[in-house]
Parts: sequence; structure tokens; C-alpha cells
Amino acid sequence: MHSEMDDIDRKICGLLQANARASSAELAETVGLSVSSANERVRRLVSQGVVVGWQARLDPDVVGAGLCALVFIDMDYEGEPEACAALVARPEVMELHHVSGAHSYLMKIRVRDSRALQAFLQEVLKPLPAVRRTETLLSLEALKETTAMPIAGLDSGGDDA
Amino acid sequence: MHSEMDDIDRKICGLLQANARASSAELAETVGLSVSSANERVRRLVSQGVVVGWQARLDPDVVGAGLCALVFIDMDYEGEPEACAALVARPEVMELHHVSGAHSYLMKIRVRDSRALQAFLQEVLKPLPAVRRTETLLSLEALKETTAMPIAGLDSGGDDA
DNA sequence: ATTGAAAGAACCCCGAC
DNA sequence: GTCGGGGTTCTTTCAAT
Repeated sequence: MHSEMDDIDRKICGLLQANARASSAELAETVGLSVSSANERVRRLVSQGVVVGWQARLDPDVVGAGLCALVFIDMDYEGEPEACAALVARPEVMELHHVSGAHSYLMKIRVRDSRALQAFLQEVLKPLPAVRRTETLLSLEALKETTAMPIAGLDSGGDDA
Repeated sequence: MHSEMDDIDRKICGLLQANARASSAELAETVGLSVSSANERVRRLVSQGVVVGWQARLDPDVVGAGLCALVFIDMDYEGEPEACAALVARPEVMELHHVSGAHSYLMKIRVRDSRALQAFLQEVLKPLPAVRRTETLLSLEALKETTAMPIAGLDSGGDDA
């Protein structure tokens, strides 16, 4: 791609992770630039693919997604890509990781309640041909759940080289 | 607390999960309301706590958080709240779930590389008095990773760009 | 890259239905 | 709750440094 990120870029990223609706004026004030420059920085970060999207975060209970479950999935090699594609397409599936260790995949899903969980496992997951075995853990409480990345070289965000 | 969400609220939530920077004009167009009404809906959803935040999503690799790991943690009852608080405060910790099953907690962290992972486990996680045992899985590939909730009563529940 | 200023777009308060 | 209008704030563009 191109040029490296500097400290100002990192600060802006950190601010936008905490508040995606921060105005250019706010950003400019915090990082010590003019409004135009701050705006230009954001535009660059988006066009360079550093910022890949903007999400509103919702209260899970209010929208009927209060139950969170972690599901280990063992898959056969045959039909694995199709099964993954089918799962990724489902709105209940919030994460799908190909993991090292005893199981093939770890999936995080959110549904309304245990009935909906049961329905998902029986009607969506198990019918997939590649799915051999599953093991479900309930998230009894999500103490933290964010997509905000630690930003290398930012004090409030992670470690340095 | 108060009134229930209607279909329009759900649609707006879905749209804002996919694009938190959608203008009131866009929202109004999609749900079939005036700009004023759409704006008022968003204001209400925020003040009622349905929308709890706005996040920019960043490319993990670009910001130096390319390595994702899932860590099972067994904890003693003594000192458990302090350990959880310490972990939640760390920017590398993206999720911390109290889970059912053989282990106490499942934590998702993001760091730069395996060296940083090793450092985190040795210098942050293990020194916590309550932490008895840990088991780390590497996410070899995150096929999906979102905070967009499925919205009950909305057909195209939220997946993002 | 950064800046100030001007043009354009968006948001927000308000009174009416 | 919804709507349109008018004032205000924000974003975007532009010429210049």
C-alpha cells in the first residue's frame, strides 16, 4: 500500500474506536491539528483500509440476542468451505475462528434464549454435512466484548516494539 | 425504560450496525420516514440505551494486532474479581467470558505476534494470584468477527461489510 | 501534509398536525 | 410520533504554503 502510520494517525484511530461519531473538530482539538487536516487524516485512514467500517453497538438484551454461546466444531475436510460459508452468512454467528488444538473451529453465536440456541444447533449447525461433532459452552456473563484493537505504539492501547 | 421497539426501530438498528455513519437522510429514505423523524428515532435509541456506542473497526494487521488467541483460564475463587478487573482493563483483551464447562473463563486477546502473546501470558496473565491454569488456542484465521447483533424480528439480521 | 475560508450538507430545535 | 422549516454546526473542497 503506502506510507506508515504516525502517532497522530494512531491517536485518531484510538479516538475513533472509542467514538466513531467524533467530529473532525473534536479530533483536531485532541491531536493538535486543524479541522481540515484531521478530516484529511480520517479520509486517508479509510481509503487506505486502516479503518474498515463503522458500527453502532447495540444492547444484546434489548434486541433479543441476550444469550451468548461458544461452540467448538469438528469438521471433515470434505465440505468444510461450504459449511464455513453457510455459518458466516448467519446473523447469529458473530465470530468464527479456525483454531489450533483439538477442535477445528470455535464459533461465537448470539441468540435470544436457550430454545433459540437449541434450534440453531439442531436446524442450522448439525445438518451441515461437514460437521462431525460440536461442543457448546454458555457465556454466563460477558465481562468484556469489544472490537476495539490494541494499537501498537499508543499508550492507551497496547505494547511497543 | 419504556416503549417497545417497532419494525422501524429494528430496521434503523440494523442499518446503523452495518454503517454507523449513515446520515439521517439515508435512514429516512430506507425506512420511509422524514429526516426529522429518522433523526428523532436515532436520538431515542441512544437515550434509551438500545445503541450503547459507536465504534470504528480497524484492520488488525495494520495496527499491529494481527495475532488473535483464545485463552481458557481456570481461577481460584479468592481474588477472582480483581483478576477479572485487571484483564478487562487491558487493551489486548477483546473479550472475557465467564463460561460454563471445565474452565472458568474464556478470553480473546489480540497482540502483534507470538512474542507479544508469550509476554502477555507470562507478565500479565500468570502473575495474577487467582489464575491457576491456562490453555491457549491460536486463531489461525478469523473467518468472521463482528459485534453486529442478530436483531429479533428483522429478516436481514446484521452482518457487516 | 497543513492550513483558513467558503460552499455545501447534515444535524437539531421548534411549532404545528 | 410525525413533519417541514430555519438556524447552527459540521464536512468538504480549494488555492496556497
